[in-house]
Amino acid sequence: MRILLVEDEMMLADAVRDHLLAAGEAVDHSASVVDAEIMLRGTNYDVLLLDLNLPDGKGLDLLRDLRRKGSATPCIILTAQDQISDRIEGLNAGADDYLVKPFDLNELSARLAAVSRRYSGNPNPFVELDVGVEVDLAGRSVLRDGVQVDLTSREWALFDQMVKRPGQTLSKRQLEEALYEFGAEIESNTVEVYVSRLRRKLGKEVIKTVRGVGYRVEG
Amino acid sequence: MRILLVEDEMMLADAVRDHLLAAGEAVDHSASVVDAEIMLRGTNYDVLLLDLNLPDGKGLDLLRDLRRKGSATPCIILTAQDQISDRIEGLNAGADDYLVKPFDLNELSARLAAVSRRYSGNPNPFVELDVGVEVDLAGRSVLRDGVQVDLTSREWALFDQMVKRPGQTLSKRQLEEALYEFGAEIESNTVEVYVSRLRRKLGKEVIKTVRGVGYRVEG
DNA sequence: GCGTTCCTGACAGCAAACTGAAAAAGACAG
DNA sequence: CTGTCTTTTTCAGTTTGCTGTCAGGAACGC
Repeated sequence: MRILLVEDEMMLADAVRDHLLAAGEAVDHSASVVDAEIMLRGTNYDVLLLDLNLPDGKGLDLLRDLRRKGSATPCIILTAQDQISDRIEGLNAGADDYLVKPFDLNELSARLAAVSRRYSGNPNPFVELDVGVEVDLAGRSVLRDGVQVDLTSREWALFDQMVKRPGQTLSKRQLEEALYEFGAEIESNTVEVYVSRLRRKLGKEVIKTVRGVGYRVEG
Repeated sequence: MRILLVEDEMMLADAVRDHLLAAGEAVDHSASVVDAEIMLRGTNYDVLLLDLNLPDGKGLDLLRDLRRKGSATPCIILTAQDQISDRIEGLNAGADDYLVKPFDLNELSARLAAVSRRYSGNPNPFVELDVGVEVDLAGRSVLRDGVQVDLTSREWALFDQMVKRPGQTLSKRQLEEALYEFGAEIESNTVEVYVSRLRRKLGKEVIKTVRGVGYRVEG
């Protein structure tokens, strides 16, 4: 398992790395956000271990950014005892779990195992729509007639929501919430535009319009 | 929406209940785990609001138990500021979201809406009429002989009303009110027209005419 | 039979949705 | 930083198809 550890306290970082290396994991280490960004660009990690309290920027922004770009890499955040709000925000920003410093190294292993299990052991990540479109929800990829189609992050955010509820009509309101942070209202026809683009990429029949309500993909 | 609130701090419980009742939700309250178990046996709730720190047992066990029995009822857990591990465990045990006490009542509403929307999907209340028609009230979808049928919003508004009261005859007056806001008089035969359209889409037998009174769908 | 109630095809008006294009914002390499 | 390329958002012109209305005919109760 490839693990990226983002942590600036060297003592802790070393301890963690040693422990994980001893357990047979591949660990890369970066001590800053910029550093981490570079490493993330170069490699596909299986898990991200992220300290939120870094010198050169919020680790949280790093995570949020990743998620916005569509990465689904599992992430465990590390925070100090007294920074509760960070922890909450972290989970909201897309973290999968967190550990409070100081933590037991065995607990770290356990959580790592849990997180990666959750991601690999998924029963049925492949959804097949009867219009020649296959979707890998976990892997974030779409095939049309067997050919891979690239979706931008917004396109995916929308499509993901709809595919997860096939046969059901989703209101524009609901779909907007998939696109933007909770309350954030948008005053134009963004959803329509993205539906239009998705249709161009995936075919007209994939997304049905339910006039006056929203959209739907068939079961 | 039927909500079960499991909370032993009376002041908080009352505040929550008042707020939700004011928002038009149906709230039941229980102050202990045993109590909650009894209520859960009797009623199908749409959302469970669960305090983890209860006098007579772990709220967590209640949740885990529910999940083990296959219930997918969305659950939001309520925890105190300093019980972080509970929160993680809660999410692992099958909770859908959490709120840290003290929380803003409006945030509670927002999360409730989000969670129930998210879940208005999977385990759906499917109504099955014995004429080859299935209706997913939450997902706004109708199947005729297994085939998805598109309804316009007016058509749905009407049908929705009738399906919710199977076997009951609804007057045209009542049905008009489903179509238009409150008193808004309409001077033509709109209801008849829509019944006609629904029959064409769903089959003649779905909606029965009760001459001089109104319409009815069979249970 | 008669009167009443209900059904249904047709249609014009209009709000909702679609879509191409362009501006704005962001990502990235040099 | 600069220029280039991609993605996101906005806007406006066009298209689509829902809606309410009406009218002629069918069904019903008596």
